[in-house]
Amino acid sequence: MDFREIEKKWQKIWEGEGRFRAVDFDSKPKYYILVEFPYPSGAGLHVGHTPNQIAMDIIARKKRAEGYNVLYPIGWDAFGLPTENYAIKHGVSPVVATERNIDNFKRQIKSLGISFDWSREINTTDENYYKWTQWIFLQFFKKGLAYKATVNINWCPSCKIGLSNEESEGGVCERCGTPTIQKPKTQWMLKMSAYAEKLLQGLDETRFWDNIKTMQRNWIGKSEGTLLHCKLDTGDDFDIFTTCIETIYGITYFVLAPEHPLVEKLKDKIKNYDQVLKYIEKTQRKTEFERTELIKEKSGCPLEGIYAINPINGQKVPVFISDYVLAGYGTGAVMAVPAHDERDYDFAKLFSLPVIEVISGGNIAEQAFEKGEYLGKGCRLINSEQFTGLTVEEAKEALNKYLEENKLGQKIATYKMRDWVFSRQRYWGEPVPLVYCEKCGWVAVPEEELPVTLPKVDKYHPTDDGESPLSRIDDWVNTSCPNCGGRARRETDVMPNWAGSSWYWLRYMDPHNDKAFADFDKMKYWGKVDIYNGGGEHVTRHLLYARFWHKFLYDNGLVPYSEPFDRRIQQGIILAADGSKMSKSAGNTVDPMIYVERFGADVARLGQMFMGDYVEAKPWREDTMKPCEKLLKRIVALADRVEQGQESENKNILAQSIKSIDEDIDGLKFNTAISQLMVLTSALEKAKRVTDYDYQVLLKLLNPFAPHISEELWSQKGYKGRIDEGWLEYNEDDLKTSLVEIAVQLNSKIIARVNIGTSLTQDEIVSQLQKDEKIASALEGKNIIKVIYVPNRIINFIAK
RNA sequence: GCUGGUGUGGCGGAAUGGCAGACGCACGGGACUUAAAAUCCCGAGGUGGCAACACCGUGUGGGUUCGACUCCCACCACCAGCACCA
Repeated sequence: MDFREIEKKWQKIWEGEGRFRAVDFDSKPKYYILVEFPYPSGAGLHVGHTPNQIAMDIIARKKRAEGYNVLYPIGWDAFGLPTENYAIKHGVSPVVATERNIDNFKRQIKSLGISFDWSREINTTDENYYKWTQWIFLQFFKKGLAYKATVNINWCPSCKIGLSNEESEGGVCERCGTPTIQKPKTQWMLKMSAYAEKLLQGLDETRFWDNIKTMQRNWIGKSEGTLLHCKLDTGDDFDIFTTCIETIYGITYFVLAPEHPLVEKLKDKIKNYDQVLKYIEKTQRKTEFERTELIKEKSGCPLEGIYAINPINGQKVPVFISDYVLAGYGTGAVMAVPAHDERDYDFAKLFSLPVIEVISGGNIAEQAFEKGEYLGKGCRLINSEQFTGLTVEEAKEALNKYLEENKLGQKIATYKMRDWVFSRQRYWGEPVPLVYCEKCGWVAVPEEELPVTLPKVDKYHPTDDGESPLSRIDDWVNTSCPNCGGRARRETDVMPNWAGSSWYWLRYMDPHNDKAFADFDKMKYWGKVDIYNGGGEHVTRHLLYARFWHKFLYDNGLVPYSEPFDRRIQQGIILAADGSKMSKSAGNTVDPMIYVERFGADVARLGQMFMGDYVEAKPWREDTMKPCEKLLKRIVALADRVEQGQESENKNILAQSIKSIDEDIDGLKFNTAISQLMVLTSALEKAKRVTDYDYQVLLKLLNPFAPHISEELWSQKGYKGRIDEGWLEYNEDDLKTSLVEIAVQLNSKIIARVNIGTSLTQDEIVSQLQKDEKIASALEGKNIIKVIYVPNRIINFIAK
């Protein structure tokens, strides 16, 4: 029997009858299973894709059998750099390359027998799709959540190209190895920070794994503290943010980020402005490497002639700039309390600045006494005027109250999460649908003119000054202003990779709609994604972007639910056979498709699921394929022994198997489910009689894992009904056996193992055991003070 | 440094606080075969012993419990994410 032939046959049948089509508004309960849609690279499906799709396919098939209307869709996240780079290198249009890659992926996925609903296939590079990506962007723009700002990008001075963080890992350009620098560039930004609190709160509505929630919370990085209004002796105002307002009397200087606007503003008053400028330039020249690896080394520059005033006591203290203060967090300025902050302590030493201790209990001659050490320990304030003597916790409250009453500050929360840099000076992405008019400024392209399609270009390479290749196409760039009709220029930036994937699960619910991104009632019917499976690397960025877009749409009445995903799960990363990371450069990648070719899809599916716990990281092994092939061959061979009839002598093992496989699939324990299939198969092989009933149960249990062969055997046997309709149930009574082996313990040490009747009471068991010679002699002369009996497992005699 | 996670045979991995090592891989022995492959059967945590059996075993050290891979405390190692976040 050639599995591969059978598989082709059934794949054709399924496709022909549209077996896995999800039906809008069906009366069955809905179940929405989502796997992250793949990036169709030239390399084809890899081991990061196949286990996900197989695992979710097992769940999808089981859910359908249980009577759910299952939506299990697939599509292509096809915009992005790899394809663009391929186009640059080979002079092929990215459109053509993408098409080719998708065809290959599709063929591969289909050969695995994944039960996707292909009628809902989507592609982010399809005009009918990115029309709506652009449309959603315009809603952000219209609500004021898209804005232009100058931010630093990773820049390769040799390639003259802006790089993503991934392309400049380790601070060097991925292609030429030149150290990258930070270059300021105007970019479109999405005001994600406005949703920080909502993204944080919304997590409570989800059933994501706790570790995923924690990662998201850490990424959002909420911290509560005080916004303190400060003044310079020049009369200029600035704010600082602190979580340690209790240390306010310990301020001995202030530090501004080098990029802080006050620095530029005060250039005439800063005596050593030359020196300051030099420091700022040095900071900008710092490579990513220096910023991450050499961070602990403090540096800075005083603003000579400028003093700041501590708002609580009017003390005049010096002001510095230093790159240890980040422009993008808080207010880009800090109060420095060297006695109680390690960074300030180091910096104060470098510049010989005074250290004022304001919380007692530490040893500030040696090191800073930080909040981590003094919080919650009842430490009290010193050197703090009327607040002296209060505990830290009391002081926090009293100071906040005092500052608020005197309009010197207020309690606020800040977030680490930044706004989203939303433009790329590239070609292969969604054009940003805006035009710039000298008179009207940035104007949205009218919605009825969407999509703004990507024009064909000859060169996909960015220009030497880092502008998008689109900027070279004059007749595309030059347009008229939708507002005033005057001359205007199109935005030549495109959207980042992440754009198309920030709403795709909505499109699956209504993929062919040309009036809206998706019909509201259909979204209401399909609801939240019940289970969203994806890689751990997307838990922070993609998952936050997606939730951000969704929440924005919800706030504007465009989607019916405030959270997009109910559960989020992830598979463990697949490592190379030696436990190292798989990577192209290490040359240790594995092509999962060779196993389909060698063994067939059913074996490849089983083999991948049998490798280990789905959720844990694990090395790829191919030695699981053979035993899985063996299992299928044994099940095929068993068919010859099957006798007619619906009675069964194997009810116990069947019930056990149904129970454990059912629970294992729901709990993502596919490896143990397969073990149980092996156990069940062995049991049936040894059984005196195997009836149609027994065999049907086996095939049904096998079906989600190995859908082709199970259906083939089902059909060969001429069984009525469809194998994938109606899941299995078991009778509690069938789980029980009449005899069971239990361990007999004396003072928790095993002295014997005996078979006992499961219906016996503790007393009956004890009297039976006392007749056992070995046990009786072990217990002889002992004073039994207690007997612990755990039914069907152990009996423990506690004796002196 | 911070936050999460993981540590069980030669290997992948099983075990609602109740017989550790299910199910497999690799290995050893046997059957079939002229032979090999394939297939089937049997064995197997470690140490000692011909054996019955004994002792030791879930990263380390403590604790709770009649009983701990499982719960608690401290520590070590590895992996992942974040990292001058005020």
